[in-house]
Amino acid sequence: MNRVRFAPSPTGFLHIGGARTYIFNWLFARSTGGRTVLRIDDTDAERSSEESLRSILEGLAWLELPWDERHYQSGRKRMHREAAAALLAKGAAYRDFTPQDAAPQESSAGTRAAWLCNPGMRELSKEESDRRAASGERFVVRFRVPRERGNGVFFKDSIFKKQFRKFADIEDFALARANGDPTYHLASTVDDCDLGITHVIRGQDHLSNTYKHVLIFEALGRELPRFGHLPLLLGPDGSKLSKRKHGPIVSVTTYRDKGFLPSAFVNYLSLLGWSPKDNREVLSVDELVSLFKTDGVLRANAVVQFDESSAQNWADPKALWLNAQHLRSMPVEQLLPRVETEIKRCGWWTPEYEAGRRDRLTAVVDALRSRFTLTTDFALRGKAYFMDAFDLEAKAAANLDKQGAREGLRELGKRLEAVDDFSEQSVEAALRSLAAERGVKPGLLINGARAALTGQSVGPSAFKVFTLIGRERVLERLAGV
RNA sequence: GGCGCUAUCGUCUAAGGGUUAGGACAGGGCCCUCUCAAGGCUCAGAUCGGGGUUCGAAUCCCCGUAGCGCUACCA
Repeated sequence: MNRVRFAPSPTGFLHIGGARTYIFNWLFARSTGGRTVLRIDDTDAERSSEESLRSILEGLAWLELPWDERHYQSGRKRMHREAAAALLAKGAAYRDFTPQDAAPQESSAGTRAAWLCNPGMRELSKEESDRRAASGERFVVRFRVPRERGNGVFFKDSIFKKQFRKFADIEDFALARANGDPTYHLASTVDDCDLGITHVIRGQDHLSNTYKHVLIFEALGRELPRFGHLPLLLGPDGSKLSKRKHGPIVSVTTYRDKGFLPSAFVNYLSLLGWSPKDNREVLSVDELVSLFKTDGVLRANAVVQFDESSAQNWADPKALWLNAQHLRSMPVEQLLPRVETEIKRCGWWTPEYEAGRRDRLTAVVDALRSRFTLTTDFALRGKAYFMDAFDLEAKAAANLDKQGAREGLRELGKRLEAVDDFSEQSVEAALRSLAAERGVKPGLLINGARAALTGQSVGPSAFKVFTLIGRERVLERLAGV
């Protein structure tokens, strides 16, 4: 059975690039009947924080793509230390006693050659190395890249295909720090082995680290997982997406808080570097699972478009569009609880919604969603449908101020009091006949009614609005015009 | 500096030796219409540059250029 892992380090919030990596892993696992392992790579105690961890877990949970197992790397340190010791004993690694702040070797002719190792350390005899270690001298453990034999490292990447690197281009990287803690390279490979990871799917920034990992796997005598490296996400300026440079737009929780639907967000991210190749764009999670293939993943980086100075395009316009698509096409009963959360947050939730009025709420959501983009729009633009107090917009006020509008609406209210069935049809009939009697355009009353009923000049069909607001409130609002 | 990776409309992408280089978002226009959306139709918009190979190249090869990544006792 396939086992994939997503291994964030809790040194910042969940980044959308990280979310995409998680999504691709999850999609791959689901589509092949495999399992998803969440591994918190918290080996760097200094940079890890509780807050980051919470943000990552929250962001991941919001995606609604559940993981199957969770592990913390910090709890596995003993295993990492043992692996480092084993590699040392085998001679696959050596102690480097060079002080941490030692100046790097300078070039002679102004051209800096690639650093491979610190002078003298690789050649230290076992006896001397042991003696200096026993005497308490500090050291890091470095991998002894086998440059004297063979020519290099080879591996096959499921996305970037055949990869080869000469030993002469791989430096003796550290496996353990002076304090004994494992480095990322060691901890990651040891855990991938121990957790039985079959497929390592991660960002392309790890492509050149993979040679090192292959070396460790081999030195440990373990079988290699399959590797797949994803192209990176870039900001509109073409540089790698980062918190420092691009701000909160790279945080997953921003999208959650601004009213994105998880399914739409997943849909958007899955289309960055991958496509189903049949021109389909709006895809549910289930459809993504059945369509996803790693060998269809692109190798070129993708730009995430956004404009932080624009209220309209604060996120990628395509992401916004996808959200609107999901908003209108998802089953309304799945949308309801999300809207409920929004209006509760505004304090607009009243017991009448719990009691028999849920049908009206459903009707309201259904009528409004085709003109909304985000779930937060229900709170931002739907107040009159939920509350008796609401604002009158300038354009709506202008519609009411038109000659004959107010009197017409008051009269309409009186007539509606008398109709037997309060429906779109009966309201329309009453309004049109009144308009005809008075010799005014129906539009005067129609647009006036929308203004009186919702405070807005835009919205669903005015006749629909009457039934959405409900007879009782319609009569009040018309009378008070 | 060294070592890699990448390059199709503004953006996301399809075509992987033969297509008028397709679709989506964003933009323009039209239709629909009680408003706003939605929806339908439509216009504009791309193969980084230069050399090869080939009857034929966006596609294969080479050289440039640009971007990105790695080059830590970060991950």
